[in-house]
Order: sequence, then C-alpha cells, then structure tokens
Amino acid sequence: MRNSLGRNFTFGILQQLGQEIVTGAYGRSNPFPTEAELCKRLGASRSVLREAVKMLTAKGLLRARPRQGTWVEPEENWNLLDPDVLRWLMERKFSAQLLLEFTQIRLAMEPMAAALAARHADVAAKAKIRQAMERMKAADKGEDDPLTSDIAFHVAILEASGNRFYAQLRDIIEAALRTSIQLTNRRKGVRLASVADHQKVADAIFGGDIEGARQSMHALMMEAMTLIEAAANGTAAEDAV
Amino acid sequence: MRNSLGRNFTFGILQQLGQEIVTGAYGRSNPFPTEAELCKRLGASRSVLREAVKMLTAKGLLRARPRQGTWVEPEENWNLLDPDVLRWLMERKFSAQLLLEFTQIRLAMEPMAAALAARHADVAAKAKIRQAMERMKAADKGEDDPLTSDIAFHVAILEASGNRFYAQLRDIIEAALRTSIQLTNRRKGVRLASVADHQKVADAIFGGDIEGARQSMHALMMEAMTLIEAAANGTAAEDAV
DNA sequence: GCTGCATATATGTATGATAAATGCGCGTCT
DNA sequence: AGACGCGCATTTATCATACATATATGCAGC
Repeated sequence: MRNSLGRNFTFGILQQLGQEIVTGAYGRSNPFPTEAELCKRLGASRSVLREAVKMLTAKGLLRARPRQGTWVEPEENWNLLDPDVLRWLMERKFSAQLLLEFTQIRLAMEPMAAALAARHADVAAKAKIRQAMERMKAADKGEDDPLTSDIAFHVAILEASGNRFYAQLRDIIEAALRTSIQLTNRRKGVRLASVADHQKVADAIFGGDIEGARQSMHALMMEAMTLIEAAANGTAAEDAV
Repeated sequence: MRNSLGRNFTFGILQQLGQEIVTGAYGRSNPFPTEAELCKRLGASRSVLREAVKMLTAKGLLRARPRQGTWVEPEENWNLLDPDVLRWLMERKFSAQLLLEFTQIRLAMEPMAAALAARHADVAAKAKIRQAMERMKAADKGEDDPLTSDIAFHVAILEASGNRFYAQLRDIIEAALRTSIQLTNRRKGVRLASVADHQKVADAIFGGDIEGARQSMHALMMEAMTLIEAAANGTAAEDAV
C-alpha cells in the first residue's frame, strides 16, 4: 500500500522531493536527476513524477528546459511564503536564523493585523478570539494544549483583520509555530508569553482600541523575538550535538 | 505554433485556467469541468491538462478527488502571496478593495524592511538602492520609466533587508505595482510620491538611521494608502462604466 | 576561425489501458 | 419499515509507450 503519506502517491513524491531540495541535496556536485533516473529511483511512473515536478516548479523550487534538464532554482526564487515550502524548511532545515527572519515578518505583520482587527472585527471574529483566549487559559491550567491554543489565538486575530492577505498568513504561521516550539522548548522551561499579555491584546481588540491592540501585540512579538535571538546566539553549539 | 504565450503549451493552459478561476468563472452553477471535458474544450492532451491542474493545486486554487471531480477551493485557501495568483487577481479581477488590502501589507512590511536595511545593508545593496534613486531622478526628468524605476527602488530595499522573506516580496510587489498603476493613473495626473520623499528613505538607510528609515518609508506608504483610499471611494462609479 | 548543419539528449505532448476511490442505489435480511 | 451491505458507475490516479520539440554539442565545410 503506497498511500501511507497522507494522500496519494504523487503527493508523497512531492513531499520527498520538496524536502530533499530545500535541504540542499541537489547542487553543483549532485545535479537534479533526469526524469528517467528519478522514475527508477522512486519507483514511480513518468506521469506521477512529472506532476510532482510541475508542482515544485509552481512553488519556484525547480525549473526545466528541454535538453538542458531540470535544476533547482536559486533560493531567492523559492516561494518561501508557500506553506509547503516553509514547512519543509522548518521541518528539515530548521535553523535559528530562519526562525529569526520569519519572526521579523511576524513582528511587522501581527501588530498591524491586531490594529485592523480592533477596527473591523465583527461579532463572529471576536467570538473566535474570545474562544482562543479561553483555550489559552485552560492550557495554562494544563487542561488544553499550549501550542495549538496559542496558534488559534494568533490565527483568530489574523482572520479578524478583515484583510485576505493577513488571513493568508494563517498557514505559514501555523507551520512556523508548530516547528519552532522545538527551539524554545529545548532551552529548559523558558516560558512563552503569559496569558495576561495575550489578554491585553484581546481586550484592546474587543474595545476597539486600535493603538492599544497594535502596541500590545508588538510587545508580545518582541518577547518572542528576544527569546529567539537568545536561542540563536546560544544553541549553535547544542544544535551540533 | 502554440508557443505564443511565453513558454510552452502547459504554461499557457495554466495561465488561462488560473485567470478563469480567480475571476470566479467556476462556481455552484458552473462546476469545474472534468478532465475529459477540459481536454476537448482547450484542445489539450491529458498530460498537459493534468500538469496544469496540478500546478493550480499547488497554488491552492484547485483540489481533486476520484469520483468527486475537481473543484475550485474556497478563496481563503488560495495562496494569495503566490506571484502568479496575485498577478491573475490584479490583472483579471482588479478592484480598489484588493489593492487596498495589499497596500495594508506593504504598510506593515516596507517600513520594517527599510529599518532592517538601515541596519544590515552591505555595500552592494546600498549601491543598488543608489542606482534605483538615480533612475527615479532620471524618470522625473522624463529620461526613464517612472513605474519600473519605482519598483526597482522598493525591490532594492527589500533585498537590502538581509531577510529572505522580505526579499521574497519582490515578485508580488512588482506584480501589484505593475497593475495598480492603472488605478492611480486613471485619476487625472495624480502624482505618485515625490523623488524627494524617496530620497529621504535612501539617505536614512545610507546613514544607518534605523528609525529614520522606518518612519520615512512609513510616510511614503501612507501617501500611497491615501491615494488608494480616495480612489476606492471615488472610482466605484467610474469602474462600472 | 567561423558558419551552419547533423545529431544526441533532455523535456514536452499525445494517447490508450488499467487501478483505485467513492457516492449512490439496489437488494436483502431482520 | 428500516438498517445494512454489496456492487455498479464515474472520476481521478497511475502506468506504459510512442512521438514531438527544443537545444547544447561537435563535426564538416569553407
């Protein structure tokens, strides 16, 4: 039974190749194989292989031309904001540097999203934020999962912004948080931002306090950033172990 | 000769289907056709059609299951930050609202990128910014293209940030600017931000003035935002004509 | 040394056959 | 009557193969 990776065979090949590519498995010394070679190596027909390669092309990882072959695109052309690409990177080529760069994105976006949420959030959106806060409180008492409730909180705010682009960050922030927790957790019991700090953000949004929402979310992000910067300077040696 | 759309047949089908999808051509009343039907309609073989569909799947626009068929995903699952998707939207389903939401992203990201650039930019990155400034000055005198030189300026700063995610915004900002110019230009002679305002940003970056870079870029973005908000409120009727 | 044609090799396209997944309806058993 | 399960039909998924097209490379001719 091939279908063990979640969906279908093509999807599995996509994951495997995607992960291999982002980890730098193919380069000058080991160029990306030809169609026929990959088929043999992966035990796949040309159809599935080509479809997987096309998907990777669509994500900016590969490019192909007749006679010249298929090659891995330079990293600056990868669609880093594609959920799959970011997940592969985070899971297979995690580095504190990568997480730091990503958090710089969150540092810019999330305060703005909170401000927009304070301005536009409708009843349903606020209810979702409130619900996430409940989960965080429960998690604080050990009655819910801290990671997923934290994700739910940030996602709820992004969606409450009423801006489709901010809402789109949902998947990539989820991917990043889900893997980055490893780093911060590894450093003995460093606690993430407190429930109270999250509550401040929520309250500002509920009260329509635009600047308050922006600033309290900014504070939250700076907390995370500080932790990551410390880890980036501290775990280089540990990572090698 | 089929190869008139830039690359190959598959690529052309990808563009066409992508544009059709984002404009809402397929919905409840007109579900996405089956493989065989599309092949006939587009005069394409199953290979190219399936590969194009896979690429659209990779961008979050489509999803397929045996017996159930292929369908257009709800809009919140589209990868709006994929350059292709954004371009299709901007070119084929342009709206002031969409541009406004996108500019809210720029409003958050670009000041941060400028701040990072003021902090990290190396000699080469600064040279590129300087070069873009020269182009803008030339454009102001009618000796260069205003649009592409403006794009070059913003892209140079994004790349100077030293953050891969910010650098990745290059393509989507280019796509947005290239099409959005229509809107602002349509309103008789509204001028874009002045060369002097851009120069302020550049100078702050050259001088390592982090907060200055952030603030001057923020001012630049607010200028653009104001124009777009005005257009969003003003051109609704015009657009209908 | 240059031009241009032949050729080899990679991807691109076309097509037929078969497998697998799954909604739906029919029939059966209780 | 109702619940259960079996088989059928439909659509994508996969496989195999043939042929087309683009293009880097090298040889031939000047």
